[in-house]
Amino acid sequence: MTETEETMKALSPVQQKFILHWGEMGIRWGINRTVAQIHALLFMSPKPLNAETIAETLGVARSNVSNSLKELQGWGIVKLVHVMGDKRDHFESMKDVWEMFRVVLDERKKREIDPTLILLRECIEEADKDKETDEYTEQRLRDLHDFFVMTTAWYGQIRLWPTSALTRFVKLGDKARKLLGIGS
Amino acid sequence: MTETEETMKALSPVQQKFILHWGEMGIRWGINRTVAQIHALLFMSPKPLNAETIAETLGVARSNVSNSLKELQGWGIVKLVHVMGDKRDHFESMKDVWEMFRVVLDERKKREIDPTLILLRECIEEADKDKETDEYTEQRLRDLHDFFVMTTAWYGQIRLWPTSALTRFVKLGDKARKLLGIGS
DNA sequence: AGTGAATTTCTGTGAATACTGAAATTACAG
DNA sequence: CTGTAATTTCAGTATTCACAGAAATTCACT
Repeated sequence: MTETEETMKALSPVQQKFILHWGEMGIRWGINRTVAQIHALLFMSPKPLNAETIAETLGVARSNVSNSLKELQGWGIVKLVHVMGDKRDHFESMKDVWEMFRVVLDERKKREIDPTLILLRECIEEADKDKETDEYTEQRLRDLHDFFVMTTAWYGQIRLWPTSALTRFVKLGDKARKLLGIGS
Repeated sequence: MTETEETMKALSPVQQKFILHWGEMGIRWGINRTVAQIHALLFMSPKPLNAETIAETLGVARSNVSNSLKELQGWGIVKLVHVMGDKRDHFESMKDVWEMFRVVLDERKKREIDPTLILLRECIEEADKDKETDEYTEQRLRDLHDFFVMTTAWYGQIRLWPTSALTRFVKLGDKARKLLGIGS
């Protein structure tokens, strides 16, 4: 933000608008702004970009881009590729939106939900033994545990569905519930 | 963290463990640590707590609790209640885990997804007109737009299902897809 | 209206996080 | 090997965010 735009590559107003928004969205979901912006840029880009270009386009330091790209690769939604006749590393985003979100959700499950489930089990186990923890508290932790077990099992199912199946499922609307015989 | 525990109300080790974990989880999902900790405390508590007690129990400033409670009320998962013979405000968390997450997801949809959809439509609209934005870029934005439309419609469906229906749906496993005739 | 308790608002400070630029390292061509 | 470009690491700086404590306000009761 300190520098002027003289070093920036041309971004159309539309691209700017989306990149800025995606950056803000990132923050709200616990993702670093620059990381999200780079992802937005790569996602929209017809061809892989090198780190230098990304830095110039977004007006951030080269080293910042380097670290952010590592982060994105860690999430599994950006990968390093090579371009003919250019020895520099280039990067491209996963382009299939469904697949992209599946990857991110899988990763968040692994990083956040799974450890939470382990911790909840430990808590319930310990609460069951000690005298200090209220019976009510233990029950709430059980509720929470069961909720995560249920939702992750459910996600485990539908994450395997092809996009077309999800589409058709939505189109069925409330009929789906009746077909499955699981009306309230 | 600066103060010792002399002012803190008794929290069992189990409660401490969960509160600290929930605080860290909060951060990873873009929620302030103290806000998440207060939510954890109220969620586990058998009875409503007043702000003073919360501040002492968690060892944070009274004003911090006040603001955090406002935040939680804004999310719709904590509400103000009154306790007989006590003129102070008391607060309690929603206790039904399914309902609680439904409320949070509804709110995040309203705050984040809906505005994103609006922005995407604007971007696509503008990209369609201008010469600057690549055709490829426009298509990626369309993909993203369609993804959000689809998933929100789908969430709109299942959010209405009673918990029992979701449970049964998970139990059906892959049979559900066959019953619905939406195999790949 | 007046008093004390409860709550909120506000402002300065501290901590955490993000970021830059330089230095170090690595990769590669000749 | 040697030199150059590319990349990463690192240390210092800046920015953002969280928080405490004081001041101001609201509330409840009289």
